[in-house]
Amino acid sequence: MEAKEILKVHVAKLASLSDDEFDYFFSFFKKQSFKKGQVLISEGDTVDCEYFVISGCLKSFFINDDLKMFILQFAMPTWWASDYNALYNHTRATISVDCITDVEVLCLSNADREKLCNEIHNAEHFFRWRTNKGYVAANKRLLSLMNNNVKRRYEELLKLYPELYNMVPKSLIAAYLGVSRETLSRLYQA
Amino acid sequence: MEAKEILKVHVAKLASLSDDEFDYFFSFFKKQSFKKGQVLISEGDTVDCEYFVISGCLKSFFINDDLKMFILQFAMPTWWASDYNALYNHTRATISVDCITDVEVLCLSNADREKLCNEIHNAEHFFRWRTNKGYVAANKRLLSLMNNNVKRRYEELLKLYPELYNMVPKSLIAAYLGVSRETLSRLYQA
DNA sequence: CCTGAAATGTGATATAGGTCACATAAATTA
DNA sequence: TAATTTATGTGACCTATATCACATTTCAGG
Repeated sequence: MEAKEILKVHVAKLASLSDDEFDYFFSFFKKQSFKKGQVLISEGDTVDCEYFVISGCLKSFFINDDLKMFILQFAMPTWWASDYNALYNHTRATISVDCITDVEVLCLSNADREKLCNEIHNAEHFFRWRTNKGYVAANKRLLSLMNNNVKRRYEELLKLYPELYNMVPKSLIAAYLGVSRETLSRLYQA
Repeated sequence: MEAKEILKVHVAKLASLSDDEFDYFFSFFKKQSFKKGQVLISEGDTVDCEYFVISGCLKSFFINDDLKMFILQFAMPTWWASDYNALYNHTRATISVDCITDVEVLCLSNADREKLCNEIHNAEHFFRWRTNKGYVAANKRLLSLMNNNVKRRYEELLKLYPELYNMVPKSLIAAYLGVSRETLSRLYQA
């Protein structure tokens, strides 16, 4: 399935755009390819795009003063990624985004998203529901982080994205769970 | 300032509704008052409303199998609260909402919100941006939970809502920070 | 197919925070 | 105002996870 079709199916799950509307909608997205390790957004950048993943896997992450990395999100196909704080508030990036594998994305600028939302009521509907779902997911993860121990969070993550197990180094999974790689390593042998 | 005016100012920050549009918008909200301790949403309920706080303070929280409570949100005036997972997905509540103080809210049903979003493009714009902001805030809190120790999270919370310090028992603040009340108690004497 | 780098496993030790138990203080309510 | 409940402080001890150090394995590029 090509990029346009993947986006179309994805959008259709949350909003009903006519074919013409979708063609117009799609015309604002720029297809881009990146190699494993390439950086899409780096701390301190101005951010004006968000990325819809077609193939491969991105991560969005934060590096603290001790150079420890925390992963906010793994972005698999049909997921969106950016530094949304920077994107929405026109501030510099504190979150970085890079490629865990070779990646194809559709890139949409902040200005174009707002234009689309203005011009096509159903586009705004789509983006509202996309974020609604993200909001609910973020709150679930918050609770899981407060309530569950590492083992449980690990099992939860693998249930949610089984592909990750073979796709990304365990150190990144640890950085998503918010534990050291050593602790994660000790989990699945006991 | 009365409820209608508080909501109007709040909405105007994110979307421009005409006076007529806003009157219509407002007509879907029901004003309700609750006493300290009253429960608005309780685990297992079907959820069909969200609440906009006019005065007082709500909390939304989760109780785990060990009867330990985790607070997702303190909802102060102009904040919204509900079990959004249950509300959006028409499932039973896993999150409860109750009153920390006497409270006045404006209640909006899920169906009415969707109706408003359909009929008034700017209403949909408002709700999209409301959730956008919530999403960004939730992700900030996720990072803080992974990156900062209790002391830092406590300071962060008090900077964000200084009112809380005198308004709610420390045990609730601990439940928001995700630590035991004993640990929190030990923080601000050392 | 070799070689260096990256990823992973594992022991020893340190520490933040949890849990339990009980004392004290503050705030409701009869 | 007394009685009762609720909130808070604090000691003693326990546990999950972090950190550091080093060994081993896997993998990508020349």
